[in-house]
Amino acid sequence: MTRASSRRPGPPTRTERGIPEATVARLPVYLRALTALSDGGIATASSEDLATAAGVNSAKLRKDLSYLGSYGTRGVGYDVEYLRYQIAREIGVTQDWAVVIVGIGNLGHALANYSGFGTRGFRIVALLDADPNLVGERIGDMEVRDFAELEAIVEADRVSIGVITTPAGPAQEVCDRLVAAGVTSILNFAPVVLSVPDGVDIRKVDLSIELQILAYHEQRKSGEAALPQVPELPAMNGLTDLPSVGGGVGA
Amino acid sequence: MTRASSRRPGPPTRTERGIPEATVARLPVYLRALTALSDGGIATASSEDLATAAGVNSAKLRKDLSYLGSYGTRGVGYDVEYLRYQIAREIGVTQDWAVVIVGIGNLGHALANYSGFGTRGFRIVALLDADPNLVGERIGDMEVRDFAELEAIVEADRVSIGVITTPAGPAQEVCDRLVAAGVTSILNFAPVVLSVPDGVDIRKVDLSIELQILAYHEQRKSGEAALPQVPELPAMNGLTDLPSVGGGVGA
DNA sequence: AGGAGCTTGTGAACGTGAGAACAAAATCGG
DNA sequence: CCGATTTTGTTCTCACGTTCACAAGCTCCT
Repeated sequence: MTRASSRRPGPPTRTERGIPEATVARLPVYLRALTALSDGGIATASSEDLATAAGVNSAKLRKDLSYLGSYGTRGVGYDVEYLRYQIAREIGVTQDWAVVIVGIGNLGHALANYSGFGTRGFRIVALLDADPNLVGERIGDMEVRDFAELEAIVEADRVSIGVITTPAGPAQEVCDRLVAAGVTSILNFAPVVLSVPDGVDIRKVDLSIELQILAYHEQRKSGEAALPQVPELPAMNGLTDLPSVGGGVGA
Repeated sequence: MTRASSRRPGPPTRTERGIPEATVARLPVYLRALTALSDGGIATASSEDLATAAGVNSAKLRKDLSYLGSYGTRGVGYDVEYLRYQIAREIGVTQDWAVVIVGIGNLGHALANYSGFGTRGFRIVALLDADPNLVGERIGDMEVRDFAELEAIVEADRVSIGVITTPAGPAQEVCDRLVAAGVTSILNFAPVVLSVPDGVDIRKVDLSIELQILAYHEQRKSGEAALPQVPELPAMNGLTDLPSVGGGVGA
């Protein structure tokens, strides 16, 4: 992450185009809320209205928006269409991004069928799988193509975003191929930690991790003070007689 | 969020069972890394090894683990099986959690087929949908049941976790029904902000938001200094003649 | 038995994010 | 034209999260 080239200890130097990551993650939420308001025929909204629609605190919302510029009007609020366009432009969804999906199993299928692909701004240009039995299958108006065609497709369609929906096993190899082909942003649904070179962004969506986080809190609710205090395994103190493996993972 | 009842300004009072949220979110990752090491026949691993496998900094990993207790051995490392059990217990996946999935469209289908449901610890007890055409369909070894049966199922199977895979429209209503039926943790895949009463935990997984975050960074990479500086909409300064709608969203 | 060599657990420094509070700007009514 | 009212943009403070750096503790070798 090489951002903000020259940063002297002076003032934070706003407008250095340094939008905090936490804010970036919320902009899409605001965008969706604005779209909903717009569809509902609302032309103007206050930060309070927007915050409610987006499920956040209004002070936070105002601060987030202030990173983009001064797009509101004091005493009035924000023009919904105008703000929507500004956020869309800032995120980059005013242009179209070409996307490939690799791994057409259950989840890949589901994503391929995902009509509209959420908000506009993204265009699925290819569904890829290495399994010959799948290649050629039609899904919606697309056809599953051979993973071997990846490089040609990425180059031809200027693909910069790849979605990995393979099982854990082949995910890293698929990732490497995507990166080598020129993809610089990856959305990973496979339950593994992928390693990518600098300059490539990666985000992970993991169902079972989300469930486990819920389970943790759920356990707190039901048990609370009635937790079995440290029910350690029978006799694990005898760590003494371990072959000094010294780790077999990292180098 | 009523956690940590009495917190005086003294020392942080560790072992008050207050594990930071950021740490909780990483525990499942460590759990998976440990399982992988265990399957690979590794019996002991250092924080460095684990950190590499989990894709984090080793200092962070050690601090995270320290919230659970002192489960390592200085000069040696961590016993993989032992640590795995301790984390599993802390998260709560040593017991089984009953889960219902509501909305059996593309995504619901995919999740229903998701073999093993990631790590063990979760058991899908019902697939629900309100569409009569879907009710009765078999998916794997389960059958889609009518959403109307929700309350009976939740009570009979002690369901505490609900997964919403409906379209945006009905999601809030489904959510309300789940909560009313007694579900206290919800994983939401629908692209809306759900509101729930206190005491109910909710997590959101949103494909298009993830893509938009990637797009933002992608735009920075390609354009960098060559961004079209504020191409404002034609003439949006004329905000003056707006009907003072005053917001039509929150109350 | 004692010292050398590792690795954990944690205190402290630093950076980022959240929220309260308020000054600045814009509208509206008289 | 002026004051009251509304709502933004921003400043300040506090809490949270990350990283460094090192003492404490364990093992192994001589």
